[in-house]
This record gives sequence, structure tokens and C-alpha cells, in this order.
Amino acid sequence: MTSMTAARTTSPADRPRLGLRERKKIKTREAIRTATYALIKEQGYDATTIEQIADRAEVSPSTVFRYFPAKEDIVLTDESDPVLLEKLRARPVDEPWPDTIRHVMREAVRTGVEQDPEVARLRTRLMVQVPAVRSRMMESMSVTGRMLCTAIAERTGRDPDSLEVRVYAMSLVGGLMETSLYWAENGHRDDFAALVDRTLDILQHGLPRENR
Amino acid sequence: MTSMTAARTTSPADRPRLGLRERKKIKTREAIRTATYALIKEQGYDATTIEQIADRAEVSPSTVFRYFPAKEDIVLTDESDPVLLEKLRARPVDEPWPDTIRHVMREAVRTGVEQDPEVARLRTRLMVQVPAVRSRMMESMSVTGRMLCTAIAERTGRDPDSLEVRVYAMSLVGGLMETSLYWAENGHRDDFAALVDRTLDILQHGLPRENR
DNA sequence: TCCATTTTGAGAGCTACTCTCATTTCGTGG
DNA sequence: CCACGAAATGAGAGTAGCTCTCAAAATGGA
Repeated sequence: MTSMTAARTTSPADRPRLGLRERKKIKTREAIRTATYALIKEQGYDATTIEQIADRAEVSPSTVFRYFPAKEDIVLTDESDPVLLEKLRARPVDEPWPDTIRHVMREAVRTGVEQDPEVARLRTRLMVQVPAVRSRMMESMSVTGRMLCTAIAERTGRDPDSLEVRVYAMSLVGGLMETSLYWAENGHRDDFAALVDRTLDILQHGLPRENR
Repeated sequence: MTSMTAARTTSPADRPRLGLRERKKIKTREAIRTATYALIKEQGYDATTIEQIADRAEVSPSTVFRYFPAKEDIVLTDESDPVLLEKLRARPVDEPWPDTIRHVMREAVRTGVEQDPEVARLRTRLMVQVPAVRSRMMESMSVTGRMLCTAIAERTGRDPDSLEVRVYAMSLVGGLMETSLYWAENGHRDDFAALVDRTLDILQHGLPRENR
């Protein structure tokens, strides 16, 4: 969905060619996000206004809204879906689907959390504390769900719009969402990857024993 | 969560005793909701302002907010959770859990949809069309999820706060949410109860056959 | 009928978000 | 190197959801 206007210059020599404009845009984006994280850490989410964010990022409020459609989006920004889809596609086609999911999720978690633990924790904490952020996260999760539908459909030759596929995908996504909340609510003490593993077990086999 | 101040008068003769005050409150609540439904049908959700709602319901905007914390809540209003919990508790304790869920969900769907199909359809349609409503619905679904945790914990002697129970509950809730969306997106053509049945099958057994 | 409590209305105020339009900044082709 | 077209930015006004406060009205019990 982001502007696909990559610089298509003929010479391969000038590689980092994004154009001054593009680079500046990326910088602005990051400036806004950095400012937001800092302010939220200082004063909390609600007390942080767009105006403050704009001030600290040294842009106008208009610009903030131009980059992020809503305040919650500043802290969320999920560009991970396409990456995930690619990784799903990269798995061998004969691999059983649950194994594929497990593999890819594990990897996604690792790169996601280990790369910037600070941000991962802040995000999940905000998910727990701020309803608006949680809502937004759920929205973005449902987008991820649609993407999963595509992947599942490709892999298993089903209709991505069928009830079965959609329900399966959303239950997965819902479960993983809850895992994130659980992680944050328990002060990020657990190893997130391990939690995800347990989650996938449950989704695969249901509640273990007892009365089922 | 709603006011549990049922009239506990001694005499059984004066049954509908809720006090004029309580009854008026209920009336106001319904007036606001009715006005909202009507206006949304006429102009759509976004075009309908709180002021218009207040006008048509013949109350002040302040009052609208006093009755409903947010605009989306006017169309949602899920008082069903306690009822659901009760029904879950009413099932025989030795019944396998999946059967219990199926039973109760079926019944909930029946009473919910068949009682007022108009509203059920409007609600689900809005869930599809209006992000704010969808978000709110997801929020309320997660409340339902917590309730489910309680029920599951009671039934199976687990910790309601354990990851396992929570994930299981949320995947259930997520799946059912998706079912509602599916129903609405397909123009409410399917029999909702049948969809729910299929949903529970998937959640119980995973995607049928193929590559799993 | 009068008093205490509850409910309501009016209004001010805050903030997220939208839209428009003038200004600035950048990339390019002459 | 400059000028021109396109894109990004800023400024400002406007809307609507939502909160808070306080005074007025409705209600129920004594």
C-alpha cells in the first residue's frame, strides 16, 4: 500500500537511490515516531497530544496527520504483513501447514522482539493499557488475518474467502493477539517465543486433557 | 456489568416494580437507541451526529453521553454476557466442553437473531462498514472472552488466567466474530446458526483434510 | 407537602481529525 | 545554472466526539 515508486534509474551503480525526497520522508516518519515514543514514555499516551508530537518532531500537526491517519497508528505501524506472507510462501509446499505456521511465527517473533525489545514491550504495554491502541491493533490483526487467508488458500488450494479458511485464520490471529496481551500483562517476564509455541499447541490440539 | 438493581420488593403482587425512575431510564435508553437506528438507516453512521440523535430522542446531548460512553456503544450494547455465562453454568457438568459450547452458542444465536433480525442485520452490517463499530465490537468480544475464561476454568478446573485458557477462549471468540462478518459480507444470505456450527467444527478439528 | 437525592440540560472546553490554499522544497530538462 | 512543474509542507479554519461543571428540574419517601 505504500508508494511503490521506487527509483527505477538505469544505472545499477547509484544503488541507494531513493531520491532526496524519499529519504526525507522516511526521516520525517521516524522523527515523528521517535518523538511519540519519547513523549509517551514521559507522560503517557493520553496526555500526549498531536501538537506536542509535532513540536518535538519539528513538523506541523498537519504533517503528522499526513504521515499517520490516526494517533494510534504512530505507535503501531505494521509493515510486517508482506514480509510474513513472503516467508510463508518460502516454505516448502509439502510441509504440513501447522509446521509452516510454527516456523514462520517463531521467526517473526524473534526478529520482531529481539530486534527492538524496547519498542516491542512499549507497544504491548500500550495495547493493554490504551483501548484505542488495542482496538487499532485488533484492526491490523484482522488485516493480517486476511493475508493469512491468502497464504492458506494458496497452500491448501482452498477458497480464501470461504468461511472455513477465514475462521481458521482469525482464530489463529486472535490467539496470538491474546498471547501478546498475556505477555504484557505479566510484565514481559515470560519468553515470548515460548508463549507463542504454547499458543500454537492449543490452537492445534485444543485444551490438553481434563474435560477437553 | 449493567445495573443489577432489580426490584427486590417484598410483595409479589406489585411485580413490575422498578420505580418510575428506573422505568424512565430504560425508556430513555431505548428512545436513544431507536432514534439512532432510524437515523443511521436514513443517513448512514458517520453522517449521524450525536446532536441529531439527541434531538430525535428528545433529550440533550449530555444525556446521550450519560447513557452511552461512546457513539458506537449505542448500536452495540451487549448485555448478553451474563446471560451466556448463566447458560453455560446450567449445562450438566459432565458434558464434554465442546458440546456445551455448541449447545449454548446455538441457543444464543437463535434468541439473538430470531428475536430481532432487523437489528441483528444492521449491527453486523455496521460492523463490516464502520471501523469504529467493528473495533468496539472486538473490544466487547474480548470482554466476552474473559467471561468464557471464567466458565472454562470453572468447568475444567483450570486457572482462568492461564495462557492456555485465555488463548482458547479468544480463538473461539475471534472465530465467531469472523463468522458474523462473513454472514454480513455475504448479504445475510446464509443461515447464521449453520455458519456457527461450521465455525465450531473448524475450531474443534482444524481445517478439514487436504494439507491440514 | 416538603426535603434529599437523582437526573437532566446548558454550556464551555479539549483534542483528534479533515479540508483548503498558499508557500516552500525538490527534481529535471533546457 | 536556471526555470519550471510537481510534490511536500504549513497555516488556519472547521467539525464532531467526548468530558466536566454547575444549576435547574424531576422524583420518591417521610
